[in-house]
Amino acid sequence: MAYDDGMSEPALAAPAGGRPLALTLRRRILRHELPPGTPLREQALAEEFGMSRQMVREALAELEGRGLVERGPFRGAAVRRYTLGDYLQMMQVREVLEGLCARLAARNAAPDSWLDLVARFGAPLEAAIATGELAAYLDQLETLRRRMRDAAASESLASTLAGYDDRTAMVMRRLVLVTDRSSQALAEHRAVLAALAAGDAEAAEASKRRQIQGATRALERYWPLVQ
Amino acid sequence: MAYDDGMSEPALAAPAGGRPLALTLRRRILRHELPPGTPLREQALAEEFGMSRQMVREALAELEGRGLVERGPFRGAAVRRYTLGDYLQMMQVREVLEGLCARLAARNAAPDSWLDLVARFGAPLEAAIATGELAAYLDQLETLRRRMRDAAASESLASTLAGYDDRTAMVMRRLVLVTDRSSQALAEHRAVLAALAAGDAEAAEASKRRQIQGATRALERYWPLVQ
DNA sequence: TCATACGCCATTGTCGACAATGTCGCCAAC
DNA sequence: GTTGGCGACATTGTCGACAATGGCGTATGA
Repeated sequence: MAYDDGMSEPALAAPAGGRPLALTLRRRILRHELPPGTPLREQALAEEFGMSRQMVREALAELEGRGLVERGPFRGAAVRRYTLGDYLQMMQVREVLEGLCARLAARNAAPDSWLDLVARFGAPLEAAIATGELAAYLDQLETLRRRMRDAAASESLASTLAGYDDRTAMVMRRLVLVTDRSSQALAEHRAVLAALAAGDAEAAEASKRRQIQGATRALERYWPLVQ
Repeated sequence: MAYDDGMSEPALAAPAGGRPLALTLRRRILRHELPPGTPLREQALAEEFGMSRQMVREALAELEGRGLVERGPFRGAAVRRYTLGDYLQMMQVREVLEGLCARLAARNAAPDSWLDLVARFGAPLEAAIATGELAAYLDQLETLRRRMRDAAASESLASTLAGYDDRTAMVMRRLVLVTDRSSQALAEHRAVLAALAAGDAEAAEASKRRQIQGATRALERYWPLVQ
């Protein structure tokens, strides 16, 4: 098979890190094609992707560092499984980090620069959600995230948030696909955008934190579905 | 030489991560024995520590992931050098994270459980600083950090904060050793402990953020000295 | 029938050697 | 004297083979 790839598809976040195999595995994990607990055998991956076991090993080490894979000595690697408690802790951290990101974005970027996103998150996305075009919704969400992090202009913050994205993206994505929370979430994102377009940093932070809190409550409620 | 080690010395933070060589290099970097920019040759390290180049490579990859080392293709590894702007961004993130940590610690731990630290951060440490026993001060600071993170009981938060510790520890340590800010910092830490001992989560978060802000200002002021 | 000890096999950990690449010094030409 | 090309060397990247370990099926006995 060797590489298959399909890297150009939308709605799956920033690459950021190194080895090609790590990126491919990361995408499959986030899409739930490799559910938590799935064993990742070095030899099998090496043959599938036509590379040496050593390279596979490095990719697995990278994914372990990102928290996507767990490895035990002589026990091999597997897609890491988090408990609900783990996710709640992560969301607690994400809340303050995304809040900081929103505050910095509001301070750094001109209020007018958000108007295009305000428009897109208005009627168009509402219609998309109503007709079940969730891919478009996820795509725009990704754009919003990227724009906010670029505007925040903090390499350090962006990198830390990227780590939390990696660990939470799979359940967040399933939360959108499996449950019916999109319209509620859309309203929360609109509030953030309104604050950004108004140039109100404090309101942007507060509304962003409320959005994360909403996502956290949804995760808690629908845990059996997304798990 | 092979390993030298001296691991048992105080005042140098939690190990947390894997390979022994990575821990040793990390310690030397944090102590400024390997200043930023120092090249790290694989063969030389392999011979010095009596291990294979492959193991050295993995250790360097780990340190790269932790942000302590920078590596370019065919250009080798070197101790990573951050700009003042980088550090200011990191401190901005640390501020919200440490604030969250203090708030959680105040909520989870019994107010009385901080009394021993309140006592130690009183007259004893004041005397230690006055007589220049900075090692004792750094040691107690490390204890305080560990206690707060244990009390916060968030694996995720602790792990993220550990990453920021790694990247900022060297300059923070030099800030204590090279400048004369210890007594000011001690006062800030006392305020945090007072809030914790009073069981006031909001005050703990606020005073912890003020402490980080103080450290940030000091870093900015004395940057030429610690760099 | 079930518990337990044992041995095989799949899988991971480690090493040494070879290939690829960047760097630095030297030499020649302008 | 300076600059450009070029070649040797040091350093890193990659691979295949061997060693070490854990899991699992099997056989045996109570």
